[in-house]
Amino acid sequence: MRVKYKIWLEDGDRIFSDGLALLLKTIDDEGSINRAAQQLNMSYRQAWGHVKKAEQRLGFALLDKKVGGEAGGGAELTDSARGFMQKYLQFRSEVHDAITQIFKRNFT
Amino acid sequence: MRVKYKIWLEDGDRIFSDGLALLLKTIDDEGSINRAAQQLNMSYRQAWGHVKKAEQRLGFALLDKKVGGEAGGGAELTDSARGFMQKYLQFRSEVHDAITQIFKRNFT
DNA sequence: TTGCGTTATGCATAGTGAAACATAACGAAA
DNA sequence: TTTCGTTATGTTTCACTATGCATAACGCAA
Repeated sequence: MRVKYKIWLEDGDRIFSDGLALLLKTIDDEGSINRAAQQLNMSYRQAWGHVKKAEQRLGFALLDKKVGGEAGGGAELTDSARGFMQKYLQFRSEVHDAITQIFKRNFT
Repeated sequence: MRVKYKIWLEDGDRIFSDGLALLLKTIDDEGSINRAAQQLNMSYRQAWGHVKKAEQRLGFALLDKKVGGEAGGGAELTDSARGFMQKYLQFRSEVHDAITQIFKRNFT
């Protein structure tokens, strides 16, 4: 038996979660929403929708996006997004460690 | 902005969660799956299904159930269920405190 | 001007899980 | 034997979400 959980930040609606963090990181690595979606095995439609919703909720842009041009376009994280990501990942790491430890203490 | 989460125990399939804990406690208080379901605003069908699935997963009975008789029947927690509930509630309490604290530390 | 690889977005469909509906069976008491 | 309030369970309906499809627009390069 093991513990599982989903955790997210919200303010009325869901704002930020692990899936979004992974998506944003992959977009930044790939330089493109499209390639990131392929790599994560999701549709571009879905990836784009997630990012758009999150941006609306957070109230600031997560991606600098370019349409057209040499490579067709592309996207990368804004500075705000990088800052937020860092805080979120730190938070997530601490939560994961805490839950793992508490589970062990109570169920093994 | 605040943190939200769902947490549960599983072993292949989901076996125990907050909703089930509340349901079991309410059944025990009421002495009946039926009255518990009404109080929690869910259908008897749903409540009964949750309990049955959990019992299959856990491998031991959660409820002593009686069909027919003076009051029509009824249900109460088994000793095993009481023991498991206690462990689970302790676990949950510790997790809640930890997450609250970590969130505060990182986002306020 | 044509082609390419993006971002951007509406819409239609499928799939999943919850809720609702319908019955059967039980056993004490009147 | 009838009534009552349970437990027990299959089936059907519904709502919401995820997925897939189709298409427009953009801007650089050849």
